[in-house]
Amino acid sequence: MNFETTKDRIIYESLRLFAEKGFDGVSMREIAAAVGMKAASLYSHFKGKEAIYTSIVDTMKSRYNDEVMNLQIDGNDPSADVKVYEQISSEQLYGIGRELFVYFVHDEYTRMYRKMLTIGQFQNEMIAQEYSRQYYDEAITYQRQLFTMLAQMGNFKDADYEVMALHFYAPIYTMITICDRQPEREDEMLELLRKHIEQFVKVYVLKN
Amino acid sequence: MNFETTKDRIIYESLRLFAEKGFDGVSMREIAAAVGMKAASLYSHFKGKEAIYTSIVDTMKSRYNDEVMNLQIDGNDPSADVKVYEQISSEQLYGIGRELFVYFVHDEYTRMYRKMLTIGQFQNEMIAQEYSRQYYDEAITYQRQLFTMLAQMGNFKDADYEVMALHFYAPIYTMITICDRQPEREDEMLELLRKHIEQFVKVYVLKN
DNA sequence: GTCTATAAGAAGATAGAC
DNA sequence: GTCTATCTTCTTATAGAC
Repeated sequence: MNFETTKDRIIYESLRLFAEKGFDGVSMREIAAAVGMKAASLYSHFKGKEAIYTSIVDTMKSRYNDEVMNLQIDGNDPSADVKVYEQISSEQLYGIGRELFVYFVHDEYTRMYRKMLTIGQFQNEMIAQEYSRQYYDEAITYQRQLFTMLAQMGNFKDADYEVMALHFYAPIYTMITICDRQPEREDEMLELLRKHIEQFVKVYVLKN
Repeated sequence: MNFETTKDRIIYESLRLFAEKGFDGVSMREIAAAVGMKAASLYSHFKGKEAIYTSIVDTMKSRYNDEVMNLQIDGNDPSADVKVYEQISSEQLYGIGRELFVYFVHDEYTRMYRKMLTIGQFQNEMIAQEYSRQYYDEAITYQRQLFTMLAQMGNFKDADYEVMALHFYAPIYTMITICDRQPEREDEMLELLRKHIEQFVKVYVLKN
């Protein structure tokens, strides 16, 4: 996120407030106060409250793509990542899982954006689809493709690789939602994450 | 839920509206209209809007306990349920999973209540704890105890049974949240549920 | 218990000075 | 671009007739 323009600061503060209180729970006066101006001035930058919300969604979509490219793993193209994990070990798979987990839980914008979508998902069809796409379909598709390729190299037991992706990702996703609700449980979840991946490897990886 | 008293009808309609629009998104006039009265009359039954919300939470807690007792499995005391699954088979484990899934997704009140907690979890510490307790801790504890007992009977491979519970439950929980957001994907999720449990059994159950 | 009427305030949004 | 002032509408909640 850039903080160069006032527009960007409005987007950031609005996201922060929407993530805590929901769209309806935040007033234009509140946003203005957080930015350090009067409510009327917001209308010089955005047509209205809904325009701010739309702008947040657009900004975060492009931000997500930028960030994902900076991770060690590509995150979008598993065929580019597969070389990294050719001789997959428990350690390495823990690497993927932990990286995924820590990024999602610690990155301020990602966390706020996910909270905002979580709150808004039942009020808006578009938000619902965006949430499922980003936090389910894309994640599962990536893992499924990665596991399929690793299996062709003879690293894994024979299995349905979509289900295998689900077995890898769903526990991690579930633990992320716990940390969103109760940040004080992060250490507990990190320990459980370690056990999860250890057991996942025992159960699915042929020899390690 | 009883519909005998006006109070109960107010609770039901409020829950229905809160689940769709969130607490702040619903006005007293809206609730009153849904019940079939004027907003002022609501104050003869509840002190205010927040009192309705509190009352919903209390009502749903007791309702959940009642409902769970009516399921084939006890749902709270795995030692009472373990006899049912002594000679666990893929079919039977599919039975637990599917029952869990269908109850959570189809039961109107459970679904509305879960949506309401989902929306409210970041605004209220109590709601956050209630959500985690009901949809994570209690579910995992139950499954862990069940798997531990089944393992002592020699049905399962050696494993960490908390992680095993997570591997069983987290995919189911994740699929439930998909159906909450996108009910049109229920068939897809039911098919995935079947595959999930099939593979879970292949991976964890010794002989079947 | 339900109604009408209304208080008291907060909401989103706009006009126009600077 | 930001401000003050204001419009209009909506909010929760109460008073008092029936």
